[in-house]
Amino acid sequence: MLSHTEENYLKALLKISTQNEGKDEAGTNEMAANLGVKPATATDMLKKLKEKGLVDYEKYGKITLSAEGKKNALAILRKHRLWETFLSKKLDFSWDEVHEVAEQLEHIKSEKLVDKLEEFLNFPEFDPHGDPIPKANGEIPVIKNTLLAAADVGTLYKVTAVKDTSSVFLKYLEKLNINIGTKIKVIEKISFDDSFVIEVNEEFKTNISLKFAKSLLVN
Amino acid sequence: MLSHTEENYLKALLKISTQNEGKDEAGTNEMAANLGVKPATATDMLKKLKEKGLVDYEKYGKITLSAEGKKNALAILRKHRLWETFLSKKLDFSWDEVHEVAEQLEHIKSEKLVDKLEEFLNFPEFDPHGDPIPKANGEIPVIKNTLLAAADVGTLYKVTAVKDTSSVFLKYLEKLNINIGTKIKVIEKISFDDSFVIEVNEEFKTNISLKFAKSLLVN
DNA sequence: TACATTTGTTAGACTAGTCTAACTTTATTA
DNA sequence: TAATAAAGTTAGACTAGTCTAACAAATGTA
Ligand SMILES: [Mn+2]
Ligand SMILES: [Mn+2]
Ligand SMILES: [Mn+2]
Ligand SMILES: [Mn+2]
Repeated sequence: MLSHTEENYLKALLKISTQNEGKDEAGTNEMAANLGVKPATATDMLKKLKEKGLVDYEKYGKITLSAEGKKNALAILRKHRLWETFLSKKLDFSWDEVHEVAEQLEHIKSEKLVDKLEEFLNFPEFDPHGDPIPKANGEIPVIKNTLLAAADVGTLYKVTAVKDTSSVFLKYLEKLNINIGTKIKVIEKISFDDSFVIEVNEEFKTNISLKFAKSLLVN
Repeated sequence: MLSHTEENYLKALLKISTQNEGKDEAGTNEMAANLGVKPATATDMLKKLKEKGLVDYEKYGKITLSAEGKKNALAILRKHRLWETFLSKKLDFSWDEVHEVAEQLEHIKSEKLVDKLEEFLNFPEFDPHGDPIPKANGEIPVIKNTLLAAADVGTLYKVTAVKDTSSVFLKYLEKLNINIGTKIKVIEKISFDDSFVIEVNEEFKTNISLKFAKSLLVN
């Protein structure tokens, strides 16, 4: 049985190793930063997880999830995203509020609970941030989407997911009336400061920064 | 912020101090037994909880909840019973399965979650075992009920709650088709072995032990 | 009231998870 | 390629929560 803490390390490793296309590994400092602990602490835990056969790791080397570790990490991610969906769909939490609570709920141990919850939610494929929810067998629904920053000028897209789930960003989106499913068209790219003019929902135009455009996924 | 463990101690103390009419206190061994730890461990924790002003406790003396401690304990009990209700009503858990999972869910920290959950469940007053769910302000709905063991012969009662929530007992009730709300009439008290003949749901008669009769609350 | 039993406490040890400070290895770059 | 910087590890210490073994206090009983 994995401890709350061990689970968080595995999830962090999964997150880091999937965030940059085909990266699939992490470093000690990166792990530590992600978990809000000191590198020395991460080193200790990594040794322990290696002992348990959950990560592949050699001193001074890169860290990757073992098959067993990945299975566990996916199970936690699955729970996290199902709970986020529950909070959002059933309890009216806004998309910037769900993460913190799901961070706790993801550690509840009960296979039955997860599967019943999934059923209760009608087998959702994506969480409130547009992220895919792993199935019980570990499969992850795929959607091919692009960064808004890489979108073609003049084409009508729909928002599929947010890459940045920070509260500031989500609240800003809310203010702009942008949500999953919102229609977006890039009207113009401003080379001067790499900003964009976009049209939201065919209703109004606004200027957004490159940082913003790199934080939204569309299709 | 209370730890998971501290919360369990407070809840155990609340449970012990309310279980026997007007008892309102507990001993170290009792606490330890209830929590599945050794008395030495309980002593240590009790000192800590006293330091934090959550329990009243003098060396070798009886243990009681302080006002602050009671507030916290009630909040945990509230969460426990709301989650049990959720599992039972929304996810089709049977009444012998809810406790174990609620034992974990009761520690999730989010005022908003509890209150939204309560709303989502339509402000239930009693959990699947018939136990009252404390309100956000700490008030506890009351029902006056009696042990089936003390019921009058010939009077028609309804089951209001179970005193014993062990899996064996609940599964046995299930087999007898007895649930919260089931109609029960005591047909006869057998003095030979202190057992009872009861009629369930005006459908069939069965013989039950004194232990059984002391584990069901009716009204 | 004295002895025995029950109840509760203390001391010392252990594990999980964390930290700081010092050190080592690997990577970068002048 | 040698110096510097960045990344990672080790050693030692601390806290929370637990245990066992020995002891002390309170209670029950003859
Ligand atoms: Mn977590
Ligand atoms: Mn999410
Ligand atoms: Mn608990
Ligand atoms: Mn209950």
